[in-house]
Amino acid sequence: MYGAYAARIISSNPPLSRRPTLRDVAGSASVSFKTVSRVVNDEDGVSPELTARVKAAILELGYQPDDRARRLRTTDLRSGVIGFVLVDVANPFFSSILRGIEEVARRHNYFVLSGSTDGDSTRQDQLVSAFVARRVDGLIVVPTGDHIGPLGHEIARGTPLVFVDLEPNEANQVDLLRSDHQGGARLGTEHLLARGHRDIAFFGSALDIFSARLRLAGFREAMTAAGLEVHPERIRTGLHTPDEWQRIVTDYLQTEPRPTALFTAQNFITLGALQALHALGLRNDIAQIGFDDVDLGAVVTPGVTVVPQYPLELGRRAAELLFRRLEDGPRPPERQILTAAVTERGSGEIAPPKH
Amino acid sequence: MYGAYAARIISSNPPLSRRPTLRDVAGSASVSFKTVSRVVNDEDGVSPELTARVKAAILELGYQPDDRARRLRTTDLRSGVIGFVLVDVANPFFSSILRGIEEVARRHNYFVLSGSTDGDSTRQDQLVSAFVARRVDGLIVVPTGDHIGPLGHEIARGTPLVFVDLEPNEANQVDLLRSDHQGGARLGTEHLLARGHRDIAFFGSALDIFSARLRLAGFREAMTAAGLEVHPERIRTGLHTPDEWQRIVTDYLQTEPRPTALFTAQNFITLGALQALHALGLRNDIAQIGFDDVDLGAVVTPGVTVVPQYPLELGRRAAELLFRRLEDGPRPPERQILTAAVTERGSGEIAPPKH
DNA sequence: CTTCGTTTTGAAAACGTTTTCGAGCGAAGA
DNA sequence: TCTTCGCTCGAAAACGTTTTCAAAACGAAG
Repeated sequence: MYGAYAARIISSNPPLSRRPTLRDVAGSASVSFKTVSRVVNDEDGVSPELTARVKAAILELGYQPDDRARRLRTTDLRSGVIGFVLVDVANPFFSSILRGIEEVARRHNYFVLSGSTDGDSTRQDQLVSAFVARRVDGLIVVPTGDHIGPLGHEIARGTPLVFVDLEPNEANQVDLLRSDHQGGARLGTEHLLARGHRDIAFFGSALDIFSARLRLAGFREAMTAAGLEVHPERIRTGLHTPDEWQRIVTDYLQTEPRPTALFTAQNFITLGALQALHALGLRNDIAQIGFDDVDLGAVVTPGVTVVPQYPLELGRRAAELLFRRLEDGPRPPERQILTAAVTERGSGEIAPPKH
Repeated sequence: MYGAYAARIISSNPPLSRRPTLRDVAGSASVSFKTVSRVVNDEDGVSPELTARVKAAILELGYQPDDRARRLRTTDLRSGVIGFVLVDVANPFFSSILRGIEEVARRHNYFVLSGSTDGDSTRQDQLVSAFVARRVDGLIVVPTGDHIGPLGHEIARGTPLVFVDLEPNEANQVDLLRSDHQGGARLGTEHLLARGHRDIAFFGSALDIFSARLRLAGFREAMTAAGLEVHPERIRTGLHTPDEWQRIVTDYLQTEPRPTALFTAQNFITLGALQALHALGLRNDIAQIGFDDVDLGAVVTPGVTVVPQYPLELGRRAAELLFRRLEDGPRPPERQILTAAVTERGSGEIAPPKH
């Protein structure tokens, strides 16, 4: 794949010695370790002379306090870390959420531990458990399904927790922030129906994922309201990369009769389908509406009609909810559902062929 | 921005009590806390009867061990966390690296603490210090410049460390993994020169960032080799969002004489410039080559010619370097530089206008 | 030269775990 | 019956820090 080369340089292998502790510094400065602690924490009651000696020793040894021990002793001190459990950080939708969370966390002097589940609830449980074991002060979770697992304990305990993008059935006691998946999908589908489409294919994420189910429900809702039946072959779901989706959609469009429009219910799917249509030369013939915006959606021709979400804002708001709960203590849970709308750009306004 | 609504539900505010400890469980099961520790760690030497009692108490109280205390005692046990300091996680290039790192970390039962610097070396120092204070077992860093800061101590101490995307001057003792920024930029520029372009504008990231400097150097190298002078007005650099770049490029192209080709040296810049050219109706008139690939680069017309990087692979390799060092101990530092090549798609093959 | 109050310094306990060691006890061997 | 062994269990120390409290040092006042 690459023409790579590696150059090796001989080096003086560093010792990787034990990190210096308070006591080491104390020994080096010939004072008690408590005095060092005072200097480190800028407490007063240390003579200038000793202070100088200790500071020199700290610099000399490159001492850095062990935060874990610190926070272990002072129980009221929080860990300064929040956990973010998401589906896939390589998906710009989620990484933008992460970025939004990071921004808010930074203002509160917090850091973010994150991990991708790929929609696997076992993996979600592992991540949650590991984060809790490391005593994160709060969790933001994009749950994969109705499954709660070890989160149950945290909910019961009152650990600050925010669900993003989805709400497990059992957990309506928890802060929630998500887009109106069902309404958005319904609007998108109605948009196509209004242009005269009757045969629409739906490509969505794995139905383990709550939002995927809601979007499919929105699609069905609109179809049923229009008096149309949804043929099972017109629905394809699964968690794939854009390249995989391109292959899937390409194969799908080989068999007649082809649908006259596509609803691609997630950004990776939209990308894959777009590439498939482009390669097949069908972009002007088959209508397409996507859920989530995609880069360059306005630059391709025709432009990609979408139901956008605003992930950066989603992340910021989620983090704000979390920190409010972290700081103000228990409050009634809050549910924020962001309305969705169609952004017209061309691909969603293509009419079906006349027979 | 949104039509949002919030519904509030009255709930029984949970107590947020102190987390149960080994001793709490021991009390509840009427055994010594050491016995509980044995059960938790699956050590043998506990009668089935006591084991059952303890397990019941654990479940009852929802006990989860405090990993910090655990790892504090067993000094040889690592924290199980690595830190990743990057420029901007909202940029798919970096979030894909993160994903690659995550994959490898997961295989080693590790988790990733990450943070964005936005190219600010002060922020980089804060992140590094905070991560070290939390005793991450290793660091992967996309350094912002030649500045080392607190990383110096870690290098001296022999903390496992990998630089990605860039190499600070002082730190050639450290594992390094990056693309050939200068060579890639040179190739891209030569590609344009070979099509007859003589007046090429270069848009790049902030020159604080090492890779941005290298790419500019590659551009200059190619221009100089072709006997061309680079006018200062033909160079614009800075760290911006795609939208900001769109405005910048739009403004830039208003003033005559316009360049006949653009080299956009980063993915966000490529996106912004692409949108600007599209809006101005100039996509078929002005050539463009970008560094980094962009989604849909093959779907727009003309396609976007780029010098791609492979961020997922970059992340995987960086993590593998890190874990090798973490497990095998000190070794001579390794430098891997991935060669870059031009992917032709159309926009880079547009010829300059004949006078 | 005491006595006192203030300032500086250090000793011991604590946080929640693991590690080390020893106590208790029944069974096996002499 | 006594010793020895193996097994189960618990007490104490340790990890690196902060908290609490007491001791030492010192100058001022008697």
